[in-house]
Amino acid sequence: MVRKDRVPRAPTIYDVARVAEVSHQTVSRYLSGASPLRPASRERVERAIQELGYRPSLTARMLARGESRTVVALTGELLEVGTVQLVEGVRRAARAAGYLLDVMTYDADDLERTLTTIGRQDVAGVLAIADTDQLREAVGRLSPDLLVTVTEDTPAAHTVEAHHAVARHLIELGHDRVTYVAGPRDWCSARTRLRAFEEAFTGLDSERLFAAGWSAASGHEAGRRLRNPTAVVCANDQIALGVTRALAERGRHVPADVSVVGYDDMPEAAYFSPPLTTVRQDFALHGAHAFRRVLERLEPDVPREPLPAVEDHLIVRGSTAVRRA
Amino acid sequence: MVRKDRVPRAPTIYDVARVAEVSHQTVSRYLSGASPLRPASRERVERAIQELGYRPSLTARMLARGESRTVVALTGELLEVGTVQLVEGVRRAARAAGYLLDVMTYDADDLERTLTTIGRQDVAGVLAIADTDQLREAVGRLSPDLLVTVTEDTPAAHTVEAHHAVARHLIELGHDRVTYVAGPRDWCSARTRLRAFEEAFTGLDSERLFAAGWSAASGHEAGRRLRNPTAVVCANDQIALGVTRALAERGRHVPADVSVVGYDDMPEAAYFSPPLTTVRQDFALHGAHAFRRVLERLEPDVPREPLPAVEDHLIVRGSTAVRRA
DNA sequence: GGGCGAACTGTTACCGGTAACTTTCTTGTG
DNA sequence: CACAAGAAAGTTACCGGTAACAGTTCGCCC
Repeated sequence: MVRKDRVPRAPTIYDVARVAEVSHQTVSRYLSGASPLRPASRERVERAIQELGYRPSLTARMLARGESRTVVALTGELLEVGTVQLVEGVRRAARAAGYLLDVMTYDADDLERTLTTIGRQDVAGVLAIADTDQLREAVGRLSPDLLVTVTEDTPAAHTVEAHHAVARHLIELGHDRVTYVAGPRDWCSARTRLRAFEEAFTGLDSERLFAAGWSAASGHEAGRRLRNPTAVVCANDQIALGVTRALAERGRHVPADVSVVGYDDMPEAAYFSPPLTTVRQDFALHGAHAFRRVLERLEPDVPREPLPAVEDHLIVRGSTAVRRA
Repeated sequence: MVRKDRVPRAPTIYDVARVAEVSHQTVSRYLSGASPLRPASRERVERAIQELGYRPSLTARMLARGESRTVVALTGELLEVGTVQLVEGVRRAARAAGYLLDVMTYDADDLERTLTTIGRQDVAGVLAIADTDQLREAVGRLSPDLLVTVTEDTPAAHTVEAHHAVARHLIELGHDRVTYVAGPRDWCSARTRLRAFEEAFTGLDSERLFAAGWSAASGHEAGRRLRNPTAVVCANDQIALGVTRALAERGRHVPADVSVVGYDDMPEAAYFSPPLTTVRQDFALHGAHAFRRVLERLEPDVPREPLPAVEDHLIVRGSTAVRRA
């Protein structure tokens, strides 16, 4: 009779138990460290595991424990560097907490299907990152699962503070006609930043424009609609880049004729021509905070130690200068 | 006696079976569609599922089927947009094939631990994306699992062809001292591109430099070591940006004094000052190809229909110009 | 109307772990 | 040295599905 060993399956806890001449439960206990083993058995188990190259099956463990240690991060297309870094921060935090982060991206027309997929998974929680109105709305119809959104709804203190810093900087340079190029209307974070701008720039002669997206292309398009400001503040660095380009095409130079400020401090910002004055965000920290909020809902008894407060710093580079008479 | 319903568990197929008054196996069959149900039972099952809001547990399914439909994409930090887009392409392809893509990133000093984590997962395969020598070496010690690497080892035809296009373009413009700024030495793809460059530029007076990373900062640093070329070809757009900046700091302007060419055509490239001449890659397609290779090893009987060939296109913008006498 | 496949449906075992409970050592103590 | 208590190990059931096989039911034909 031929053994039916077509696929040499991975060793299981039972295999280990047999080799170590203990019960499978003892092996399980060894693995979990829940209760101590007698040195003799402990050693045999260790040797057996080594010998067989045994690795526990996460799947079986999850099924048995009835808990899922997976969190889904739901985000739009990962084209923006900021988002990517943020997701990265979330992942780190998740892993540190023993969770697996499953990043799912959706296209606008794909959202429904993506959400359905999530519904089918055994996920502990969902973290909506790219928070557009569309996503929020769609997500509301999802089963009453856990769900936390990253980007804050109300202008967080640090965002407002950063915009105040930008305002002070521009006023110091003598600017008095400032246009804000906001991110897409249907993004919560775009509106948050816009509100922060408006709060910081009250009293000044300011105007606002909306970009269609977060990309340089959108910024470029918005830049063409610019009237005649002395300074432009943008919702992110890419938009600032596009605006700068549009300005150049009209023969207006940055910073000689117009000052431009970005937001995010993407890694390339310091190397733009001219290097971009912008606000640095610690995305990784933002991500950690976001995951923390998920964790707090997932594990109510998680220690409440607060994470370090996020701070956004104005980085002055070459794209802002004294207003020319 | 109090029912111990602390956590209202999610409904299982047994719950569905009870409500629908069929056996759990019938429900399972309904779900898998393996064999037809009598209209009457089918309808009862459907109603029961609806009513209970039942969702199958992927975990249990995986355990029972003994197969994992998860592929891990292993990559370095997701800071480069190109990589992100590539991962995105992989994900799409994976999802289309019914797989879940688990993106894991590693830090240089974290690699060991990351690989260990993978070993503990039930993963069908691993796709190494950011392929550095370090990763390859470390991965070699991993259990003899599936592993495919994205970036090709030998200069793929399209890479060589693209560099030829760059060469033709620069020669046409009269350039004769061309420096190549390569990506980091220990990246396979950096070497691949370098080799493609050398093949395309044989005969010309060319020099090479290595950047320490793929970032604009690395490019900037490398740019300072530039001697006096008439044109610079870079391993990616970020490096090109940094090089351009370094050149500007030395008072050499692009493209008037020096021409600069990038690679990848990142979304921002068209908005740089000057807009960057570069090579466009279809990252999503590259990703799809990569996943395809994984799939072929995972499911030997996967239809072998070839994916559309990748093509890299030279995009001429404002950073290259006729060599000034 | 009985016989017979084919089409459904039910039963039971199993995937690889964990949890709860029971049994079998070890100890320490009187 | 017997015995109880505690420590270590073993047993059994269960997590939520699937697979294989056994049992019904149904339609069709003679």
